[in-house]
Amino acid sequence: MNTAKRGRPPKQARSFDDTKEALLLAGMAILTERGFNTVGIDHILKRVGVPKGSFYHYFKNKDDFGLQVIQHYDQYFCAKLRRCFNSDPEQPINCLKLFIDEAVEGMEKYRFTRGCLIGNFGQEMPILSETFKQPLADCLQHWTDLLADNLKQAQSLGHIATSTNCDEQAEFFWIGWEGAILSAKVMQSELPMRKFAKG
Amino acid sequence: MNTAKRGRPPKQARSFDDTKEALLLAGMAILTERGFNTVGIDHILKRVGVPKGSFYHYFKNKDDFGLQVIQHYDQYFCAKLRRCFNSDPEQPINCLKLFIDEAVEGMEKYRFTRGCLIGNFGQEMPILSETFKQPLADCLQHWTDLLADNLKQAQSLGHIATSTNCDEQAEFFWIGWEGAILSAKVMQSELPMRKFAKG
DNA sequence: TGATTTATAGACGATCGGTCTATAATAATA
DNA sequence: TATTATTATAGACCGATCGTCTATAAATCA
Repeated sequence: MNTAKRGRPPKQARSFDDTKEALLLAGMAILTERGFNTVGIDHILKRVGVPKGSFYHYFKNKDDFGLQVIQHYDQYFCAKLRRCFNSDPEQPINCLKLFIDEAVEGMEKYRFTRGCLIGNFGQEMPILSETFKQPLADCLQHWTDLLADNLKQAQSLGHIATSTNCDEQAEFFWIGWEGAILSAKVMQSELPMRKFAKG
Repeated sequence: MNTAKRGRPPKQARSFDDTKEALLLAGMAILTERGFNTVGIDHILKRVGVPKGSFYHYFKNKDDFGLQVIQHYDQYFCAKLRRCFNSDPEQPINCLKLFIDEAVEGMEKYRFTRGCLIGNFGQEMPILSETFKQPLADCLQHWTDLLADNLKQAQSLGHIATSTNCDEQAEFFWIGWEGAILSAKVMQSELPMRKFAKG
C-alpha cells in the first residue's frame, strides 16, 4: 500500500491533495461571481495553480466542467437548506428567516459580487448548450421541494393557513428570490433581499 | 440644401439611414439575448452589416456603446410602461395585467431567449466597469416610479387598500419580476411569469 | 479649386479562448 | 526487474476578439 500519488508530479508543491475537487471548488466561487461564458479556463487554472493539461484530464471540456460545478453547487446548496430547515422544528417559520439572514450575510461578505450560480447560468441560457437546461431546472425543483416540505410542517403545526398551497408558495418564493439576488447585485445593497423577504 | 449624406458612402446599399441608430437597435436585441461581456463587437457589426470603422466612429469604446444601449432601452421600456399604464384609466389594475400579458407574449415570441437587458447587465455587474452601476440602478428606479404612480391611481379610486405602501409594492414587483423573467428562461416556460403575477 | 468634415473600409498586434499532444512519474504485469 | 499501462502535469498551438490605426471617399465650406 504505497501512499505516493501516481501520475506526473507537479513542479511546485500544492496546498491540496485532490486537484479535481480544488478545480470544482474554485469553479463554484468564480462562476458564482462572474458567470460561465465570460470566465476563461485560464482564470480558474491560475487561481488553483495547475496547468491546463490537468483540467482536460479531469473534464471532457468546459461544458462538462460547468455541469459538474452545477452538480456540486446543488449538493452544497441543498445541504445548506436542509440544515436551515431542520434548525428549529418547533418554529418552522424561523428556518426560512435563518436562511435569508445567512444569505444576506454571504452577499455582504463578498460585497454583492457573488450572487446565485444557478441564476448566472440561467441568465446565460440562450447561449448555453441544451445539456444545461435539465440540470438547472432540477436545481430549482430540489429547492422548491425542500421549501415546500418546510411550509407543510408549519401548516401541520397551524402556523400557516390550511388554505395555502405550499408547493405554489415555495415556487413563488424562489422565483422572487432570484430577482432579489439580482437586484441586490445591481443596487449593491441588501435592501432588495430584505424587501422581498418582507413580502 | 442638399439631402445627400456626407462622408464616405457604404460599398453596399443599406436598409437604414442612421448607422448609429441601427447599431443601437441591434445592440438592444443582441445584448438582451446574450448579455454584454459574451458578445463581441464583430457580432453586432456582422448583424448590421457595417465595418468596424463605423463602430469606432460613433462610439468611444465598447463600454460607451453598452451605456448608450442601456439609455436607449430605458427610453423604450419607459415608453412601453407609460403606454400600458395609460391604457385603462378607469381600471388601473388592468394596466399591469396588460403589461404582463405583453411581456409573456414577447417571451414566447422569442422562445424564452430574450429576457431583460437590465437583468443581463445586472448579472454581469461584478465584471462591469463601475460606470454601469448608476445607469442600471436608475432604470429600476424609473420603472418603480411609473408603477408606483399607477398603484397610487388605483388607490385613489379605492381599488387598493389605503394601507398599501405603493412605493414599496412597486419595488417588490420589479424585484420579483426580474426573478420571474430569469426563471422563465431556465424553465423555457411562461409559468414562472404567471405564477409570480398571481402573487 | 483646395481645405475641412463626415463616415466607411479594413489591416494589424496583443491577448486570450479552448483543444490537443508531449512528457514524467507511479503501478501493474509477467 | 524490464516492460507496459495508467495517471497526471506541462505547455504548444490555432483561431477569435478587442481596440487602434491608417487609408479612402464623398459632401461641404471658404
